[in-house]
Amino acid sequence: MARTKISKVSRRAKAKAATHEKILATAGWLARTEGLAAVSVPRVMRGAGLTVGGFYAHFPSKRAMDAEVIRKASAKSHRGWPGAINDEKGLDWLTTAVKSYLSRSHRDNAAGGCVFPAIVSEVAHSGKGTREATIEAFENYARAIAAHAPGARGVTARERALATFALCVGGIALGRAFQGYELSDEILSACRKWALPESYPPRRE
Amino acid sequence: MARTKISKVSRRAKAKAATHEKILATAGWLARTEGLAAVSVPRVMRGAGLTVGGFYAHFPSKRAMDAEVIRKASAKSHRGWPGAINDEKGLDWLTTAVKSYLSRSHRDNAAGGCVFPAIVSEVAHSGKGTREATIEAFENYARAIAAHAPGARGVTARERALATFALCVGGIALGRAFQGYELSDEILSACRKWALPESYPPRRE
DNA sequence: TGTACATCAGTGAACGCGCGTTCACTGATGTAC
DNA sequence: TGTACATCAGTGAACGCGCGTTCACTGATGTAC
Repeated sequence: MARTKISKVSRRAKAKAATHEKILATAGWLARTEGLAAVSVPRVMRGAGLTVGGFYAHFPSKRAMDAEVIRKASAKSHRGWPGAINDEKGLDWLTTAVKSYLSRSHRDNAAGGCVFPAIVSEVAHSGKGTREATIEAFENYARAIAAHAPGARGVTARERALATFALCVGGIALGRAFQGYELSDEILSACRKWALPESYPPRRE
Repeated sequence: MARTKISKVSRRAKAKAATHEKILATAGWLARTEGLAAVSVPRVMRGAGLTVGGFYAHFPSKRAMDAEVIRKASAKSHRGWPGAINDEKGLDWLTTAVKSYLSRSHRDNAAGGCVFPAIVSEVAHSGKGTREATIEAFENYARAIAAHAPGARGVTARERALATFALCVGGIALGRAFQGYELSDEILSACRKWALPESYPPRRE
């Protein structure tokens, strides 16, 4: 009896949760492809096959969705990073990770990629909740990198992780800004080299 | 007589040019402090002490202003870089440049700084004119760096310049996103180290 | 199981606002004679 | 130099649009008996 009650409640709750996911997925897609500014309530709801008014059954405000979207979007992305799907470790992992992040295919496929390059410059002018969600997301990436990155040249693994991710985000954001121009490829390639000195050992000139 | 004519024409033209500069200065300030999305016609005109309608005596469209604003804003900034105001050369210049770019004071003073961190993620979704103006601006920075940056570890001066600027832009954009949190300082410091390996020589661990 | 009532996810119209752009206008500056 | 006309930088109201949020509503799901 109690069990039946629960299962019935769950049925409704599950439907709502599914809708919630659909909304967040649409919002995440918009954020990755066009940035936070494009994540408007009407566009998100239309994208999820719903009407505007229903939005407030799921979020207290647009700002609240922004924060949740970043949490969700980045949780998914950083789990999809190379280390999670193969068994490389240390420098091998880092090399694969950086090469895949700073690849032409990641640049050209914003929808399936990392949310950071699409939103870096917008976060500074966002609400506290959004900024804190972004910090959390950033730390996830940073920890993932620091777990594998070897320190180098008097730089700790953590420092290297922070710099590497900044280089990755900056490189892809710029690469996308210049998509279709030669400069774009040039930037990606230069960033890969600078992020992975071990692969480009010193030669005397 | 002809001289009088010209001088009279100039008086009106000069007044217009001065207004034009005031509009661009306001627009540049908005772009640096709040990003391209904040550069709206009403805000720009109000900031310049004018009314909306007059805008179209100066620009054919909002898009046209975006492009001009980037050209203007970046021309000013990259000329203000350390190399332009002291006589350092080579690695010394690069060290000063990177340390000043990735400084807390640059992070905290967006209004007086480089426009790139404020707009990186927006340019990808802007019109062709805006993107091409951004490329031009980027190349100015890249050339300035490449002229001084020593190559290193199998990386050319140009490659190093591209990667260094990407690291600078990414570092400041992230630093500003996390302004007020410890992580922000940490990122700036890590980026400075990674951009300037010569200052942080290898030590055995 | 069957019926009468409560809940609440989602609808769709409405609100006030800022946007980009247009347009008839005004009045100071410039030109022609 | 003085006057009559032309130009055009800048005004301010208006347009249609998308935004975030509200609200009375509907109808399927869940609850009580």
